[in-house]
Amino acid sequence: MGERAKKDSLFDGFADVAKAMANGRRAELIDVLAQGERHVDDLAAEIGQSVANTSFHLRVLAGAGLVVTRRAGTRIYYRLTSPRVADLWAALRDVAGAHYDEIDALARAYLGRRDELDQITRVELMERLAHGEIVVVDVRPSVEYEAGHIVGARSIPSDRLARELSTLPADREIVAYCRGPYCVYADDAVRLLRRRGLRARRLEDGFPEWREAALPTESTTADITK
Amino acid sequence: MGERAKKDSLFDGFADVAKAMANGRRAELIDVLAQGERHVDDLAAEIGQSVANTSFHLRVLAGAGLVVTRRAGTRIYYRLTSPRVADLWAALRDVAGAHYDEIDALARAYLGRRDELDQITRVELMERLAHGEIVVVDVRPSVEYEAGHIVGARSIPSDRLARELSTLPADREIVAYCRGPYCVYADDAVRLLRRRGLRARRLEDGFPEWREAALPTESTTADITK
DNA sequence: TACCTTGTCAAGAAGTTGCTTGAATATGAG
DNA sequence: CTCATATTCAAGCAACTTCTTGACAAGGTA
Repeated sequence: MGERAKKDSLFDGFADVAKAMANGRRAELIDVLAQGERHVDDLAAEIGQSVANTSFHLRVLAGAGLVVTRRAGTRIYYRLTSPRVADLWAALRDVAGAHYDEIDALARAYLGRRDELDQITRVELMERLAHGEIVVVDVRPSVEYEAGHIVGARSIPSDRLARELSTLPADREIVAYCRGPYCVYADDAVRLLRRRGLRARRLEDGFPEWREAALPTESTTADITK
Repeated sequence: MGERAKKDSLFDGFADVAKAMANGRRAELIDVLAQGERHVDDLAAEIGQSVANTSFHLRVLAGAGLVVTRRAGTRIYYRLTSPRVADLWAALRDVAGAHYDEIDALARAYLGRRDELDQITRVELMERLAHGEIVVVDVRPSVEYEAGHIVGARSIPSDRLARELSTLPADREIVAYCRGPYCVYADDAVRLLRRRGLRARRLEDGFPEWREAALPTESTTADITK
């Protein structure tokens, strides 16, 4: 095998890892797994695919080294191999958002207009938290909250928010967060809260970016992903 | 179109960008373009493919927003859209090297054993440069040197090194660098220099990482990529 | 033991990707 | 204006990808 063939094989190897991310359903899986580990059944429901197909996609991700598994009884839990994988996913989203024109229109179609949606930076939230001026609400599914959340945050999954509105204080600002910059839950939450006359903002990005910035987190279950 | 379909479309959009990188030849193109802009003919020779096929792959990269073009006479020059694309490429290489087992074997087959190859960090090189203790040699093709190189580095492309060996000082340490951690030129240069009794080390990573770290660079031609 | 739950694997239909060849287009030189 | 050079585009075929269905395997439970 010549030098050219060896070089081609090496770069085919890098391309294999890109291939693992080169499918919308696998991209969704990575986005969910960046929140913490989940079992196959649960992931299948999350991405709206059959268990067989979800299992197939997870095997592809595992084949490229992006995810690893752990068995607990009859369940098999998948998680990202390391925080580097979340970094790679963030870099991909970043480039796509900045340079791939389609993303703008697709994001607007899925998330709606964001003009009226005030955002708060991680730094500002950190300062406000220290002064206890603010209520932080985690609107992701509760299993994700349990795997890890912003310290002091309260869990009110998106689908329960309307019912539990009355338990939120009207005199303090509320900050909602979810999975990341392209996650719809916090957007919907902020819009709902503002319609009901509460002061609400969305945290820029989501939990994975907060954790990546080494800001304080806590978890309910033992956190196997860190 | 329901929420699920909209979400799927958005993630298909992210996957499109991954797809653009999900081919070995396109990965090689990104690696070369991270050094600076190049025209199609030149890129075709660099990746060992026909001009038609190279042009096709470049159109795929452009379609995903990863590269942009500029015309100069009959030539069309391609370059990465922004440094973010180089960051994404670095993140992909990083994950592949850390978690995708195949890469180890493929890299060893292409680069040879690196055990005996002393590396120097960017920080250490920066310090040594300030004291003028060291000779830095850029062993990439000269067009890449011209597009941008480490300040004070001397250009001796890999294929001319054996002939120009005698012009290097025997009393000072020599540091060779090239395109990045998986580039073979600097490895070969360090091995050759050491066999000839010179003190030589390889810079960790390569020029794109030096530039990304905002360390001092200079260029011969006007640098359109920055 | 038999049976249930959870997840994986194999085969196959429909669509997509990669490379080659040859024609088409755009710019510059004479 | 004509010709040469550089690049792109279109057609076509082989190889791969995605998702479905149904069979299989591994672990837990009665």
